[in-house]
Amino acid sequence: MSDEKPERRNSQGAVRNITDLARLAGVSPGTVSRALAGKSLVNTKTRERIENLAREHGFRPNQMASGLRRQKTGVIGVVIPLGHDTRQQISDSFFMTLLGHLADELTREGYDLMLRRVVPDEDADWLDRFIGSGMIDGVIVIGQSDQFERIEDVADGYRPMVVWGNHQQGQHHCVVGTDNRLGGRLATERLVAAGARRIAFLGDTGPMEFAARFAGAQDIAARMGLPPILALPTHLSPDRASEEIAAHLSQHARAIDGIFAATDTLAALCLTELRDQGIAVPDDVRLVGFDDLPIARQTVPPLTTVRQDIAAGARGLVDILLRRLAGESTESMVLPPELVVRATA
Amino acid sequence: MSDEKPERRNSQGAVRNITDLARLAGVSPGTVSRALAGKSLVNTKTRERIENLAREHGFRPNQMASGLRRQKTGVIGVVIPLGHDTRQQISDSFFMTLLGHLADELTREGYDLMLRRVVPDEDADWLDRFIGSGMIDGVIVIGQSDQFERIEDVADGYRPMVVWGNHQQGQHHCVVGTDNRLGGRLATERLVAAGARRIAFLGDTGPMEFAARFAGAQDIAARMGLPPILALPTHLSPDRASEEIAAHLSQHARAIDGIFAATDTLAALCLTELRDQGIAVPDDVRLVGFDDLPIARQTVPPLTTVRQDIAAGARGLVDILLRRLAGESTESMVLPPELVVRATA
DNA sequence: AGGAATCTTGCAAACGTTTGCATGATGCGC
DNA sequence: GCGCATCATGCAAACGTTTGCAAGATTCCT
Repeated sequence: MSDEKPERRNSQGAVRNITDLARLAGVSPGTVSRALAGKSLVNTKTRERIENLAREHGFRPNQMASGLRRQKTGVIGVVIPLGHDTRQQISDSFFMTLLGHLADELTREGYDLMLRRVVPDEDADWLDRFIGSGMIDGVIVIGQSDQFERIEDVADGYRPMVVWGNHQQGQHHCVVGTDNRLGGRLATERLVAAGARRIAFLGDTGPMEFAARFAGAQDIAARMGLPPILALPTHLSPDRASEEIAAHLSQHARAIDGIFAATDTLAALCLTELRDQGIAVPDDVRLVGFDDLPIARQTVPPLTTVRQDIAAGARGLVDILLRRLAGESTESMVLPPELVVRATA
Repeated sequence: MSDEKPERRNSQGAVRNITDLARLAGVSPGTVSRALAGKSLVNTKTRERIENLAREHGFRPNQMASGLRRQKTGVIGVVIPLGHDTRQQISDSFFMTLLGHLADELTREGYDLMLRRVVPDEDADWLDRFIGSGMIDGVIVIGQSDQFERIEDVADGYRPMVVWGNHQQGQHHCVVGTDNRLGGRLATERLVAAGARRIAFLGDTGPMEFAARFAGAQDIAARMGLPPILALPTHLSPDRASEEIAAHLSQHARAIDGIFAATDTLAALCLTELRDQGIAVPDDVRLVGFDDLPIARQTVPPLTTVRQDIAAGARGLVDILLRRLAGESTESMVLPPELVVRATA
């Protein structure tokens, strides 16, 4: 009888709230609240009695009520706007890894993470709605997608927001992200150093991050007096991308000798297509990716790429968000990309 | 003046709650609540007036308060216990893809998703704590890890819980997952059909799912009268796994002619190591993976593997959870694995 | 026109915490 | 043993919604 599981014990005499517990302990609800919150103003013996009772009955204060009263929830919202490419973005390795690190960092700081995917085209109100829900103390937006304007609109009126993405001169919202343009330059310089002269950019140039990478490539082409970079747009979902890449290659393969892929994922797909079409890498065509995902190490030949420091990014996002939550004003943070030379260029 | 952004307008005369809005509309808070909730008992004109006012001031009812009063939050908790292998599991492609689909399904059903990673070794109380927080209406546990007992303990006292994992005869908690043992059999049968006789299992056999895959392999070995399956344990994090695989291979490579990897990720790493050590696949050694992640299509040669239907799994998890939330009692759901033959076996 | 049925709205009590203020109890110095 | 500081606790009012109940307003039927 006495060694029953605590959860079972209170099947009828359940202790549902702080008041029940207070009655059991013979004190007032206020005291229980203070005891459980670890406030110093409560007598040590009383505190212990209450704590034991709470443990014994498996009682935990209701976070909703607490949140309501204290006007803070202990939850940070993480939202992934799925812009152009409705589908699939979330399973993109890069975002997922970032999400994992965010979860770690937030947990470490004592926050919970509320995840929301939104399709802005179907729900123009996505950001306000999330913020206004009263469920979250702050929000991290993963990827500006094509929602730069909307985010910018909100930024002035709502401080605890940080965005992963590309930094642009004079923008109002606080952003953490890699210097994509510099990354694009590094990638392209490498292609050139490896002997490429007629270079293509593989990927959609719509999203800001990609646009910046593309611009970086153009910088180098211009500086070196090379022919202009050829843009080969693709979608991000693997199945469609594969076809599109195949089409691009059969049309342009003989006209180019270097490819800068917007993403390692695309680069890996491209590598497969190149092999299928009998094009030698890096001899016929040089290839550089972006992100340095785990897959970059495992392609054959291993992929030369531009590394983004995802862990540092996550740390930066959380760190800045907490500082803003504390009322500080903060600068955007741009992380340096790093060229990782392997075997494709 | 009149076309200012709604969010700006109320810098001083802000409407923070339903009562403010009620005052503006000249009605009682109750009516506003009903109007915004879309209840039928409010006059159409009044409702429109209130809705316009709300839109105009960018007002949204506080979800915390609503949740507190209605005793439901509209949030489903998703928890990933990091068992044996503290690190990295979350960036595992499989879990992440599952998470993405879960986010989709839950959104479609009008629920939000609260994500929590826990390390059970450091926090024995992880599940009760999440459930007792009062922040979530139900919980989905992704992966039993080594926490089978703890989950089982909770299952009887807390109905709205569904677990992704392996089904075991007579267990109390409701689970959705692939028939791992059958999957193991399919994989091993294929290895045998491709000419393997001395087969190894690559991966930790601790976690239940993996143990079941291993058991499936043993089933076939026994049935066919082959030598017993050799277990080659590894960790899951790519860096450590690589070393361990290399070590295993240099020790055992000549004694085996078939490898069943617990995961495509491991299989891909293994493929790289095999190549490095000059072992031909599938001629010297046949290899089969598990999951059918995108990477399986991109290895060289493409990976033969056992497919898990992740989307169906996510749908099943959410569907069952909602049914339990509605008070139905539900059966576990085991999904059939499917052998996908490519080029490594 | 009178009465019943139907709509619409307001009132006020919850939901479970937290916390400023006040009060009672205890200990201290003299 | 008295006054004063310190400590520990209780009281009750918030936080912002929802909702059963009741009452007022309108419509409809005969």
